[in-house]
Amino acid sequence: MLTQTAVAGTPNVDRQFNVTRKSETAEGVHLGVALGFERNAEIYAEGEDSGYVYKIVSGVVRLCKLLPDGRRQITAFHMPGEIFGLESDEIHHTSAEAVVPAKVIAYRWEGVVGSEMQPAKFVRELLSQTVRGLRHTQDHLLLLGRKNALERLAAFLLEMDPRTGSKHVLNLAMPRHDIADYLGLTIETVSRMFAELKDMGTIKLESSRRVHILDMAKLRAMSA
Amino acid sequence: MLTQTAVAGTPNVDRQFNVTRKSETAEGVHLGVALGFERNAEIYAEGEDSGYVYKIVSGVVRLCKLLPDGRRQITAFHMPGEIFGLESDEIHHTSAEAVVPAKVIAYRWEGVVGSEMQPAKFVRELLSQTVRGLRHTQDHLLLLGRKNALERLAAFLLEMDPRTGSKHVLNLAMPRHDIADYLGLTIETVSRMFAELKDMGTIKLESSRRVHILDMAKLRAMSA
DNA sequence: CGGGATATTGACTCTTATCAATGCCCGTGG
DNA sequence: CCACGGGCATTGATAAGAGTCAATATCCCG
Repeated sequence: MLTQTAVAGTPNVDRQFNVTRKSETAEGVHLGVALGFERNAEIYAEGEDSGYVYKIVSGVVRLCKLLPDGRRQITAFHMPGEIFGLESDEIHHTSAEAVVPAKVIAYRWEGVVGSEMQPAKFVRELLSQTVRGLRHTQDHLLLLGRKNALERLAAFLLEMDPRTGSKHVLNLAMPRHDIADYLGLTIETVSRMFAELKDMGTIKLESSRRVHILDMAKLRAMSA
Repeated sequence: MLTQTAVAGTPNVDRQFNVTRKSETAEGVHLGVALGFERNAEIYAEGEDSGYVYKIVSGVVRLCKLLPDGRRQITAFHMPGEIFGLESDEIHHTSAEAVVPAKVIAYRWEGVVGSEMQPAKFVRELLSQTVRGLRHTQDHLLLLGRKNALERLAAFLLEMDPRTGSKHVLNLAMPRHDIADYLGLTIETVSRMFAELKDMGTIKLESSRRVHILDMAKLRAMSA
């Protein structure tokens, strides 16, 4: 039985605003705990013991890596349906934070990798999502290693387009600072590139968070 | 029966110098084909149909992504024992090339992700290596997004140290051009950073491919 | 010994970072 | 309802780091 008062070992109970027991199975593997996190709340920290994988129900989550001097790289933004938090060892190598209020389900993991006791279906979903994540990260390596600032922002908007808002109207969940740390730029450069895309007639800025894509083809050509 | 003359569907037979049937099982899953590739030979191309995963027996393999104008990003160097080539769909999203003459075993894949018919052990090894690959790629994102040239080269040497040559004497398999495309720099900058590390007394260059690490602690501090 | 590929070094340019000032949006309280 | 304040975003001026172009230098292989 898992309750608010018996959550020893449950991830970050102190940081979340709501806990609800979700489901339990005999195997104890698909035991999922629904968790809610406020904007900017930490779901787990880099270096912390892992032990759960998380599936997003609603909201947006960012995965971050930090250098000792505070420089930050966001490795991914995750949206509803996506899984994050699986590690190759017992430690988280990124931190995870809610960009906007987020609901996630935490699944006890019990050494999926290496154990024979996992339901094949669960392992396959993990593999599928991990391979997808690897592909995304490789694409992002190309962006960070070889694209200029304008190409990076264009690519970012194209990536967000199908994932947010309605057709060609983006409702960005994250502030400029997060975009900058995702694209390996400064907020000033991100701002200037937004202005440049606007001047070229490629986008319209309804507000800093609401972006209309006016010329999809041009944006695509521009993303290199 | 799989032979030289009946290899339709076998990966890149034309590009390799040696094919040997390796093993066959009733399931047809662990049917591995040993392949050999010359230096710079392409194992598969970006956009090509996938269908095999590859395990390295000997040599070094690079995974590359290209932009239309030829800019290149190397996403990983793979060493013996490592698996590469698994994709989330039916298409390769990187190309794979031998950095030095390489022997690999190609395993028919038959939709590991999504199929119920895979041996659990094989799926778990794939998951394990994929999670490891994802972690490495995330670390590399931090390098490309937030580290300066000197930090990148220091980190590269530290990454290669345990994987090549004997204790603190690196035998780099790849030319400067590959290092540059891995670190998101130009060959000139890579060269200058080698010179800088040398001037600081952190390394000694026996030749451009043979690097002695003289001060491990300094190198670590420098990699940020 | 010669020659092509690879690597280094130098001079200069250009993109992006940095530093600083201003503007904007929104919530709060007078 | 409007003024104030704080966080976030934009814009400008300048600087720094890496890129580009070009000239050697070195290594490896025949």
